[in-house]
Amino acid sequence: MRILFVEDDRVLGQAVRDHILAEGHSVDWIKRIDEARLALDTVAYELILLDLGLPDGRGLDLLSELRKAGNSVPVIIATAQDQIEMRIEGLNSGADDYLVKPFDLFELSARLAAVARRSAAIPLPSIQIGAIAIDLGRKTVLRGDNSLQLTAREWAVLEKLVRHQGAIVAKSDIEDSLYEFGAEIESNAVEVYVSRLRKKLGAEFVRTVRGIGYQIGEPA
Amino acid sequence: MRILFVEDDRVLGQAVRDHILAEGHSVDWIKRIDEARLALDTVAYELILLDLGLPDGRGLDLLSELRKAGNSVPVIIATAQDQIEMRIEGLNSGADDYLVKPFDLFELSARLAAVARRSAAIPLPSIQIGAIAIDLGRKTVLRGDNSLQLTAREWAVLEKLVRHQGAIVAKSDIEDSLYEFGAEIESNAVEVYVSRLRKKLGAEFVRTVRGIGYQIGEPA
DNA sequence: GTTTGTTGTTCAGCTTGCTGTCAGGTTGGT
DNA sequence: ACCAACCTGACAGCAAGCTGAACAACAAAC
Repeated sequence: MRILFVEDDRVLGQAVRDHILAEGHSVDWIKRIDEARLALDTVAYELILLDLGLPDGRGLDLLSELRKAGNSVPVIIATAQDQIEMRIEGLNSGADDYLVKPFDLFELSARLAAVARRSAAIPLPSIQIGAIAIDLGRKTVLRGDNSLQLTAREWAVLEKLVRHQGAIVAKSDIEDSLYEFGAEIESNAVEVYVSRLRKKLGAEFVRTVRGIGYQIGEPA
Repeated sequence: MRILFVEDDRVLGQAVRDHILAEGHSVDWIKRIDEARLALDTVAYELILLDLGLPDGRGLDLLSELRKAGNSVPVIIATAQDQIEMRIEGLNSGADDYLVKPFDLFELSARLAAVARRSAAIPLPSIQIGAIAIDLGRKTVLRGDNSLQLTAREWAVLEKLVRHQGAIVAKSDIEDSLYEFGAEIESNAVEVYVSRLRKKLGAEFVRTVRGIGYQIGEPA
């Protein structure tokens, strides 16, 4: 698991970093909020461990920004014993979990494992189905070795399907992600985009489930 | 949210129950493990709040059983201040979260909200009956390892039965969920779909209750 | 302003396979 | 044994979905 660890205390930070490394995860230890922002723009982390008592800005702001931007990466926050309100505020801001300092390192391990277990069900940013490789983060699609050029709408449909990989997605759900709320549309637009996707990705890539919707990446 | 609350202390239990009720959730407050087991067999809870210091059996065993049975309902465990190992063991047994007693009621609220948010994003109404695994959210059915492909009507019938798992569902009720209100139908359509389901899921999957209706997932 | 190219939307005719119905057989209760 | 309830294979019809093509909307280049 690739983890972003934001903590200004050098002693505690060192200990936690070593422990997480020993667990077999990869850690980027960042000491300031603005650097964390930079790292988040660059790397797709699978988990963020965030100290709320940072010197150069409230860690909660970073969390809020993330969530507002639609980033759903799991976040565990760390607070001091007496900062109950901050903890509650953190959970309300979209944190997945918290630790009370000083915390036991094995408790940290258990928490990491719990989050990992939870997010194992969440689709990865990069997915391979047959000869097609899709990178949700970079918005690229490869068919074998050559990259495919998708239009905005085609990508929107594909992304919706990939995000629910294996599930049968109702046509109306796809429609909702194409058009902003309320923009009812009376046409077979979804069918047309599916048709175009099939032309580019291969006919067998998308399966039609009559009367319900579409499905991709199901185990044969 | 429908919550199962397992706690033997009457004073604490009363306070927590009232608080959760005030938040607009529905609570079943159970004081013993075996009663909790019974409740879990009967009702599909959306969250379980589990005290680990119960008199008649270790709460952790109940949690382990649940997870072993493939039940992924979110579980929050409550432990006393000094029971760190139990907390860790709980998380490793599949708990989603924990509270340290004595806990702030508003912290509990925040936790409930966090779990609700999480499970809203990842709807996992998945049910296992014999060799058949049904995922209501994804509209997929597995028989052992291979996925089954159901048609829209077949799925509608199955979903109706699963939603009332264990109960006997009247034929007319199934008919109602197949056809929009008023669309009177003069045929044995439901029987036909049950027959088709049995062919795909296995004959013993749906039990006929003569003169009344159908039933699935009943104890052998 | 015009041209050129790209993307989004609608439509119509075609294809596909689900659906409802029926008939004849089977089962279970009394 | 009787009757009603239920099961299931077969099949025609039709609604759902597919796709080529035309057109509209928009942007970029000249």
